[in-house]
Amino acid sequence: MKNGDRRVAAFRAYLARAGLRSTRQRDAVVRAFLAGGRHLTIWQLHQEVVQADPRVNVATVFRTLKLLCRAGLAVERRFAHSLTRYEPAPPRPHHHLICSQCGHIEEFEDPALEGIHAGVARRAGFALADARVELYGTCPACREAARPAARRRRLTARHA
Amino acid sequence: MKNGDRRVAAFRAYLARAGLRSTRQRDAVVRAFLAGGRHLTIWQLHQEVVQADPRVNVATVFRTLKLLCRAGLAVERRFAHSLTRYEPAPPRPHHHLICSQCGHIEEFEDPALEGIHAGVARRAGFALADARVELYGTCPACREAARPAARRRRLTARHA
DNA sequence: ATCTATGCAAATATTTTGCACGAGA
DNA sequence: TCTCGTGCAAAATATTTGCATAGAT
Repeated sequence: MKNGDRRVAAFRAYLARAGLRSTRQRDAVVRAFLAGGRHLTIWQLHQEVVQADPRVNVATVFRTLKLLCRAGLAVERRFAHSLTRYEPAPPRPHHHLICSQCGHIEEFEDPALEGIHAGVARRAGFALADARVELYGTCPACREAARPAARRRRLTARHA
Repeated sequence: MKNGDRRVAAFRAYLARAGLRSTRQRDAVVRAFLAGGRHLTIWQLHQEVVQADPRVNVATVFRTLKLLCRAGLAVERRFAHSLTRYEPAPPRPHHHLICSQCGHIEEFEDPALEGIHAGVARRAGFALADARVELYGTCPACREAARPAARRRRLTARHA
């Protein structure tokens, strides 16, 4: 994965700049982090990492993700009713739709939001650094699953 | 406080409806919650509560806030890098500006956001239940404090 | 050789829970 | 009286830290 490698290199560069060291463990964590699904918890990430290298401790995963955040390569997310999650720093800012039923997380962008956020911050005298939008609701799959049987039958028939 | 009393009554009604009981402790927690500043952590709230009634345990504060959320009278907030906070359910939806320096939290409303959020959810097929916007940055006071001395002197002089 | 990073375990922090007792309805 | 609620302590969960040693430069 070319993209992954570039970011692995960026992390190595960050470490070097900060007088820190590249290690087997940090490599394993970064690779799992970049390759793995988005929005993983430390524990999910640890599970991924130990498959590549069983000797890596969770504490190291915590420590490495902290570093990745400082390096600007990872972003911490704390959605409602779930553990702290981490995602690779996205090329462009985006926001999240979260299904309250199944926990599914989807990303979206909307250029119109930026201007509004900037306006709000300006009026409040804030120097805006980061905007986070979380939309909670029910995803299409869960809406379908929750649909009463009668209605589902009718719709299924119509679509058949 | 008329408004507070009304909501205390609403909580009592909720308890009665659910076959639960009104107690000295629940009263104390609810009153502290409604009277206290907004966006308090459980521990801040507990501190407030024990001033009215030193015998109330933190576990009870946790339990009561969970009830308040279920009753729709409290909302849980988890801003970046801070404890879970609770605020009285607002009459109208609003969002938050958070100062990354001092932790100051400010509320804002913007009617333009609602439509955008609804559109995003509709396009993704989500049934939208809740929208949360968090704008992080530096508040006016912290910006002023962070301003280099030379620049501050110049500006102060001009305004004097 | 030097000094950082890691594993491990213990400490911390946050939140939940079991249980015996106290107290609303 | 009959539950339900509470305090307390312990457990569960999440995260951080101290320390001896492995390992990177």
